[in-house]
Amino acid sequence: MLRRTYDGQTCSIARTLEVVGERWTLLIVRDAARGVTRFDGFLARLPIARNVLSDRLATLVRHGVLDRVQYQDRPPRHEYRLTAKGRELVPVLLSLMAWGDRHLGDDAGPPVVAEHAECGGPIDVHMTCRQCEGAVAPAEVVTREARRVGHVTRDV
Amino acid sequence: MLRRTYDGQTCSIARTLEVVGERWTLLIVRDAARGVTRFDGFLARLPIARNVLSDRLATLVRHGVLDRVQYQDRPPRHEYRLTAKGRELVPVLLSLMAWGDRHLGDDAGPPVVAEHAECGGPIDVHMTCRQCEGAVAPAEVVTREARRVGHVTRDV
DNA sequence: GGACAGGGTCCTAAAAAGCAACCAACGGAT
DNA sequence: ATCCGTTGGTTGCTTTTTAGGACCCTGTCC
Repeated sequence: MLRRTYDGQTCSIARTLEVVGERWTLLIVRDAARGVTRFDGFLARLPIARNVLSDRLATLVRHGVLDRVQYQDRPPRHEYRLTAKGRELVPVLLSLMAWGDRHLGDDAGPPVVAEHAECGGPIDVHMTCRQCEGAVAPAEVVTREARRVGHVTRDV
Repeated sequence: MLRRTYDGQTCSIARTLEVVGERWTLLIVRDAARGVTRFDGFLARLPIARNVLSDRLATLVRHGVLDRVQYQDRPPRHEYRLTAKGRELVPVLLSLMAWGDRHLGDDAGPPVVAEHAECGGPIDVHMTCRQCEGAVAPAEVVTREARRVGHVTRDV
């Protein structure tokens, strides 16, 4: 996402985008979360060039989002499976999905729905305040640099 | 993100990434959410080329994430402010931030914290099931194509 | 031995990003 | 009236990334 390093951007958003912000990367993670594990599996689902896929998978493995595990011996074949770290990107995917459903819908309803495996109910991603325990609307979010008291900025 | 159109990807994640998935875009939205409104303001915070910034701002305005409003007359000057639609990307930003804090931290704690404007408490982004009302862990999320009953896929 | 599957690499071309210079509309100082 | 600074860009060129496709290797199946 950024040139190479964070260029002085001490920001977890920028850091995360360094890992998953390249073209195709989040769609690869999405498909991995949906159960795709093999090179050809990703290739079949995404109109991505093989070399780019190869590069993205290597990057994700390097960052511990995917794990490359051998699943047969002769010939040696590997598959890519989401790690726990990778699975924790699910909220990112669901919040992107929710935004798309809400703002880019084709008035035929969402193409894909996320459900709770245990009970089949629909899943919401939302923000809550740990202190007052209420739901938090986007406009009520403020950010502050940590370790430096004061210096409050409105919104994220 | 994708080549041009969705190439048959009827997926809200892909659609959303078409809008905000280009290099720099989410960092621009992040800064807009933090109150930056002017061309030079973004330029001062991001190591981005002017022509690229120009292009990204135009794209975001075109998609209704930012609004370009004139704030003075002579000479005519505009500023970019987040629309409600744009502010709804806050959960995306916070979930990216949470992941970065958790997995890419520099063991000095998170550089920036998100707080509830009304009470100052820390904000969490989480997934809940609308049916059983419980918290949902990443591994408990399943996706299903809408309008086609059956065909359940594990995970997002 | 030939075809096929899976998982790549390599090379070239096209698109996107980076960089620096320049433009334009003003306000203000000299 | 001239020059300087500010804001918000555009233009043109260079460097990186992506895309697209050909090709390769290992091994199985027929």
